[in-house]
Amino acid sequence: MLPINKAWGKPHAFRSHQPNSSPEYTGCQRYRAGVLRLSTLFLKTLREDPADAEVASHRLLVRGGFIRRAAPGGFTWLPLGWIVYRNVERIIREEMDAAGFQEVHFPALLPSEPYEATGRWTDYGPNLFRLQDRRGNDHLLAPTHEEMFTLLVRDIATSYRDLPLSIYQIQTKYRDEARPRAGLLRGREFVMKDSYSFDIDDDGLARSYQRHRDAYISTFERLGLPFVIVSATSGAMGGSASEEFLAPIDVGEDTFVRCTSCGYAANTEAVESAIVAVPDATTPTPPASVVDTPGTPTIATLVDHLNAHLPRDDREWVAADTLKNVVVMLHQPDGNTEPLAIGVPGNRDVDMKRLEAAVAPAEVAAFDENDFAAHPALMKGYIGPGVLGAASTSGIRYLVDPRVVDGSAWVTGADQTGQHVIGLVSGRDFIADGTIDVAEVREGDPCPQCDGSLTIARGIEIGHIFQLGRKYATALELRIPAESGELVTPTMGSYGIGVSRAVAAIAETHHDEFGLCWPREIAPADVHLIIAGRDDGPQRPVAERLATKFSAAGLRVLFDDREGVSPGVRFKDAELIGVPTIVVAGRGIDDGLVEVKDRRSGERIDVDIDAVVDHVRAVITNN
RNA sequence: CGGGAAGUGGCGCAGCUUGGCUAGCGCACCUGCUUUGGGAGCAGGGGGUCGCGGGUUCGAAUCCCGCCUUCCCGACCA
Repeated sequence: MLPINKAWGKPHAFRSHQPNSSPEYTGCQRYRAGVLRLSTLFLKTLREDPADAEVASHRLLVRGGFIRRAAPGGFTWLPLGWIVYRNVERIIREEMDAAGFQEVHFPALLPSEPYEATGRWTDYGPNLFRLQDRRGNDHLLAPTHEEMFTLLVRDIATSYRDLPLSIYQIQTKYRDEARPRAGLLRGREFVMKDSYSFDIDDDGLARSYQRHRDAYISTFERLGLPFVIVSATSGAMGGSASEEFLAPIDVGEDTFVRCTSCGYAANTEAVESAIVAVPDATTPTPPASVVDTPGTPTIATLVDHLNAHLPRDDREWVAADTLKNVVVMLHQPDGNTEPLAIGVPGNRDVDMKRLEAAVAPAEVAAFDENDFAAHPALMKGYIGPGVLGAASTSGIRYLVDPRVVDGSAWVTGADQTGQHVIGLVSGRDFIADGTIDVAEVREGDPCPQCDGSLTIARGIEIGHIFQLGRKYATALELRIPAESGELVTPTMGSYGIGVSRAVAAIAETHHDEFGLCWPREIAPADVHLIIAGRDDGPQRPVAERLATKFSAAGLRVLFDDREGVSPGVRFKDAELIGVPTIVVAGRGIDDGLVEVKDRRSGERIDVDIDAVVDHVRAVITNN
């Protein structure tokens, strides 16, 4: 699959382990010849799971001695983990460079001015780390760098000939997460590769977007990460077209849908509901009527009451016949608040994540008792369209689910406790201020693009690409002379990969009950060499020779040369650490054999000592 | 922001209800001997302001008050 030179021929991970190539160098022995020796490696594996770790990647990375918690939402990379991290970073960097993108590097600590110019100083809300210097000037620890890239291009690019341009950095980012969790998957400090493209026109942006999309596909394939590309919302960044790369993992925080028959896939935040047929207008609809429905503040009690006291002729009343009106309070980043009413079919709840995404950058809060007191027209449990809408007495903006099409009839609150309206027709009896597609998405919902139905799964966001447009370029006055000579505002794209998160995502998708199983290019070594025998037995000198031979052949070796450690411990540690190939110098040695074990499959075979280097090279080449 | 759970040697935990003597167990660590293909055995040893502050008491890991931190869950459903 991978050409051999890609897999290990260039010993990137170990090159820096040879700080001085002169033969006189007598530093730590484990740096010699690219052999990592467990006897001197700064590593302690843990027999038990740490109490604060829940998800597999967090548990195994801590137990295996890759990372240690250093702060809430912050981790220290230990030697083994840092090797793995740099392998991931290197692959990402190589793929970016191969795509023709150029690497730069900004400070993480930035002044507030550029972010004030684009509005993100306030729009980013409490998730932004803000601080002041000794003079009282505002600074931030950057969560992303759109502003700085834009300003850099404004500084340097002087002509349309300088575009298209795609530049990137690999940088530590900061977000003051309300609740860091799941180890590396959601921290307050993390490493991200972020790229930005600059083009004169929309066609150019589309091409740059596609180039990044292709580069991301090859990057994630090389990282060994399974992924799904889904339509997404752009959140606080602004912008239009946007797709996320999600690694489908149950512990992921994102929920996405996929169509079972066409290629449609979307984050639930961005799912568009399938179009609902407009009812036939030629069939006369009876006028709306108010009925007494005492003690029915919930959809369930309402439906029960209707079926018991006001049965339909044709069928039973169901929750989908009702229109539920939810009122929330929006908190704008500038501190203003605004109530918003949302009408959804009674069989569905409002999905808060979808709502948050739809109203971003505003934040959504519950409508509390004080809010109800300020709007006496809202009868809790019996709110109807009669008191909602910008033109109504309450003046509360009223948006309805797309399923509430003109001509559809509903049972909904009559704005009096214990009363509902039956047969209230949208477009005839009430007109909403617009639609909002934020009702929960369910397994089996119709696909918006074909006749199929949707399935739901969870995933980790490992990459996000979107077409920003001119928001940042305009705000920061980036203008470049076009071919015609007139000044034009370039259009931008923004593309991110979570580097530290990718390590966790790989661990999450490459482990079993015994420990990690790293993809070879990510793994801290190619071969984990074990001595299984007495400390003074014949295995040790054989293993020492093998370590040297493996290394000379260009293989990265993790050598368990510890003394006084029982074989069981060595086997357990090897399985926990997850190097793809394990070579055991043990009891077969008298017959001239060592054991070669595949970490993932568990398959083991005895190989002649003199042939084992070639054997392992062949294993690497063939898989 | 709300709700749960928890803070006791490096790690994982018990002890707390019903206050009391030297704060205990497993792992890890140190010394010695034995052991060496699945997280070894025996013997000896070191290491803890019981999260922080205050209070009750002759006496507090234990009871009371306040604070801090960590983990999990929820984010509001008419």
